[in-house]
Amino acid sequence: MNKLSLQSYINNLLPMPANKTMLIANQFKEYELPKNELLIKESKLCKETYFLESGFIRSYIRDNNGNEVTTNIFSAPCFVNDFLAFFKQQPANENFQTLTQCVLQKMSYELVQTNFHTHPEFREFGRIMLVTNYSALQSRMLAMIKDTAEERYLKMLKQHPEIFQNIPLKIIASYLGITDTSLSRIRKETILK
Amino acid sequence: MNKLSLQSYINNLLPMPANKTMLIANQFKEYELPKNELLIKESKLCKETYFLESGFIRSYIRDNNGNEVTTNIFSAPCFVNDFLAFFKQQPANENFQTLTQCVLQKMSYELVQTNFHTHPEFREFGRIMLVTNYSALQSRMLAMIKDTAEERYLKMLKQHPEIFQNIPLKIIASYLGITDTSLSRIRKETILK
DNA sequence: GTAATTTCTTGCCAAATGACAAGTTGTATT
DNA sequence: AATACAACTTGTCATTTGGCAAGAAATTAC
Repeated sequence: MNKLSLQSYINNLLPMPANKTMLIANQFKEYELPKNELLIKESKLCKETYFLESGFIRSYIRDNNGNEVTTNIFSAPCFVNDFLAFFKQQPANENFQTLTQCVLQKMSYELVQTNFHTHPEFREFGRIMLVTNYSALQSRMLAMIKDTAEERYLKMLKQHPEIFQNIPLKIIASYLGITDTSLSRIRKETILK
Repeated sequence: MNKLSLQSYINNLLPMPANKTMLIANQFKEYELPKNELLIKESKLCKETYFLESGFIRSYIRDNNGNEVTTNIFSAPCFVNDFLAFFKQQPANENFQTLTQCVLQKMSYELVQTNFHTHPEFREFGRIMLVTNYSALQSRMLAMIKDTAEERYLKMLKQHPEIFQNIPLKIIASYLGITDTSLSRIRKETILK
């Protein structure tokens, strides 16, 4: 088994004995998905949690005009999930779709619960993930309020250049809260500067 | 001591023996604030957590044009805090300001930690509060994306009519993500329907 | 290699929203 | 009661943004 990416990701966030990390990582099952597949579907239960080893995934919802609005873009390596829906075992609020071919590691809800019970470190890791996600959501919310689309674009370009090299701009535009037309205009202007 | 509001609030969210609730509630200290006072200041540490017994409080930030943008409106009874900043003991991201005279109950961070350690129920209560807040933030985010300002206005009017009877419309407008001018126009149109 | 599809840019126009100002109403203060 | 202040509405105008469509460029499929 080769779960080094997952192991180092876990250990990075919460240092613990190597054998413990391996014990947990080995319980994940590798899972491949081609491009444009739905990993999680709105209003369906999330019975598994996922670690994205390679590839790109986005979450999106539909607004009242039927337009897809991208709420998040996930760039490996990271955990991917509707965390609230997963931990509460309630229907998902959003759709999650692969944007490229993806290699994932998955673990069932039951197994997560068992491991939470058996390994305090893993439970603590789960708590950290929850707070991290909460924190990310708050930052995004504040950025949407505070910053202009152009500022959010520049920040994203700096922090996640790899996304711009792999994902269509129309999806990035939707994530930034604007249309692809507007993003195109912003790009034109920022190049001039 | 009269902490019945706090006790019933706690017990409602997480049923536990009455003497336990009382034991915890009695460790909060009553705290009054007049209108328009700052309870939590951006970039300052939050050394206490608050339960709002009566009154109204808002959280706000400044956007890049220097305008105050209301991020939340709290209507008693409820807990009020920058939860992430409090639990991580990091500088607050937002300002919290009383909109009316307020009666609060407060508890210091140290005492919260002690109680988390001593009373598993209280720790569980804290976890529930975290998830509840996370959940509320996600709902708000999705609503801001999905719904028009008018729909958000109507929803809020239905769910929190008491806010409209006590808080200036310009603050509500700012919370809805529009100007007071636009809100005024929306109100005019929705009355006609 | 060619065709088909998707992505990206750009122009034009319409719609929505904000800025500003004026005027009205309501509340608080003395 | 008179004054001052804050809240709310409304009009005008400017700016921003989106919708749509056309065309170029890039990618994918056959």
